[in-house]
Amino acid sequence: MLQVSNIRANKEKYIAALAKRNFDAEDIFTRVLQLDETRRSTQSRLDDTLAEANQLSKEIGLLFKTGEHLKAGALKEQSAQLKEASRSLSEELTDAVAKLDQLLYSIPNIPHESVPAGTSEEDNEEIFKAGDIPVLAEGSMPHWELAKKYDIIDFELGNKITGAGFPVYKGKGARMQRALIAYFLDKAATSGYKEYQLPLLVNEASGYGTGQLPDKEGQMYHVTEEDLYLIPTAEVPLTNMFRDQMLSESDLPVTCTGYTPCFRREAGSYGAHVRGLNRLHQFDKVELVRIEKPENSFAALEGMVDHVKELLEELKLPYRILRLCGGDMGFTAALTYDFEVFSTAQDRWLEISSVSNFETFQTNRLKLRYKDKDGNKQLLHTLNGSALALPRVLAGILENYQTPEGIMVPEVLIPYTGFDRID
RNA sequence: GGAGAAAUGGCAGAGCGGUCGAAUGCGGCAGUCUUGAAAACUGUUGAGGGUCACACCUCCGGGGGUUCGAAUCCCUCUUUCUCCGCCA
Repeated sequence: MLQVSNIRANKEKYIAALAKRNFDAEDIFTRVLQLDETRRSTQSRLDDTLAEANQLSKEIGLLFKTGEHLKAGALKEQSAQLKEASRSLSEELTDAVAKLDQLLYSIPNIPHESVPAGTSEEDNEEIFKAGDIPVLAEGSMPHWELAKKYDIIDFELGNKITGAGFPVYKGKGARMQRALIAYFLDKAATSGYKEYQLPLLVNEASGYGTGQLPDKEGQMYHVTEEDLYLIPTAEVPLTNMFRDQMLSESDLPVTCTGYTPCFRREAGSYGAHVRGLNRLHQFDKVELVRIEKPENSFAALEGMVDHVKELLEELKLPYRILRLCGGDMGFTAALTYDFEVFSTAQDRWLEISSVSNFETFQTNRLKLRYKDKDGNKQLLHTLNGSALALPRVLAGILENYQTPEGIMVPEVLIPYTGFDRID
């Protein structure tokens, strides 16, 4: 959520920046500033009324003490009037605040200056590419066929137990998943991230804190009985651990990681792009979260990019990095780098990581701040990135490492799997 | 699931319906003393809104109520603790 004071100070600049997301902010900013004006003047009238009422109560108290009950009775009537006035003013105030919040919740984050304008993924900017795309032998298959051939992932079984998008990993497939999780967590630990095991259900306040609510309500599974949400990413519980916190300089930066299953409803997709592991309702992911001082956040973002690069290089997967354009970037992000692995058998790129800086967009909602050396309080920056999302990494490994003798295990994973080939 | 008790500032812990944003202790910060540190002593120390700065307003788990006036009384929700039951 943007800060009203920033909108006031940077209105024109923000309008231009939001145009890169194809978001027309002109009118909405005008209404925000008007409502904020209303909010402040109503607040100030309410404060005056309350101040008067407080004063009056003190006087009445004194009069009672000195036994002047008649005078006190007269003042009581005045007090009743003030009470009536403050009641209606506070209704006005609540109303103005609610309208203002609603508007603010509907405005996406301001894109960083390096974000290209654009309307779709076509306009994303490729900034890096590495790894050799293997030349596969005759008869190579997409991962869903490999999964069946070697009996390592069973989609039908998942259909039976739950429904589409909930695969069952079996035998070496299950072991491969566990190996990847352990490998990713170990790498995160080496890079200094503290590991957490987190709740998979979160409350409404957490959903608002990281920005999944109110705008992406349809993305999450909602447990209505308890009013809880299944997490779409570990970002939600990881970041919300720090909601309503005042950190000190020495706490920073905060770096944490966690492995969790992630749940996404993702209604309305179909076809080859959601085949196999390409798009699931439940999948595993190791997530990184950083909380940084504003002046360090973009350097930290580059550091996260380097971390993810290292993973892909060790796994020896061909990948590229995209800088997302305004139209493709998530609602809450100021700058996002997507990592994609080349799926040889499908002949397409698969997104396996998204690394973003949210600047103060989340911390404003989260009320996550720190006290700097001079004792000034300011909002921190939050960042997060997948390192990595498992299913598509697995798809990439299955497809790129397939040979007539079976699927070779990337060398770096062998200590974790205990086998070097799926056959 | 049943029965009781509780929720106050970074922590611990007082608090008669008015002078309580809240005693006291610890911790934090600044200073005195010291070659330096510790100890001791002195001062200072919650958050949000608002203002150029004051003033002023709000906040004692959340929400509602009683009252001229609520941390203090009532209702309700949540959480924690103790006892009983059940249970991986």
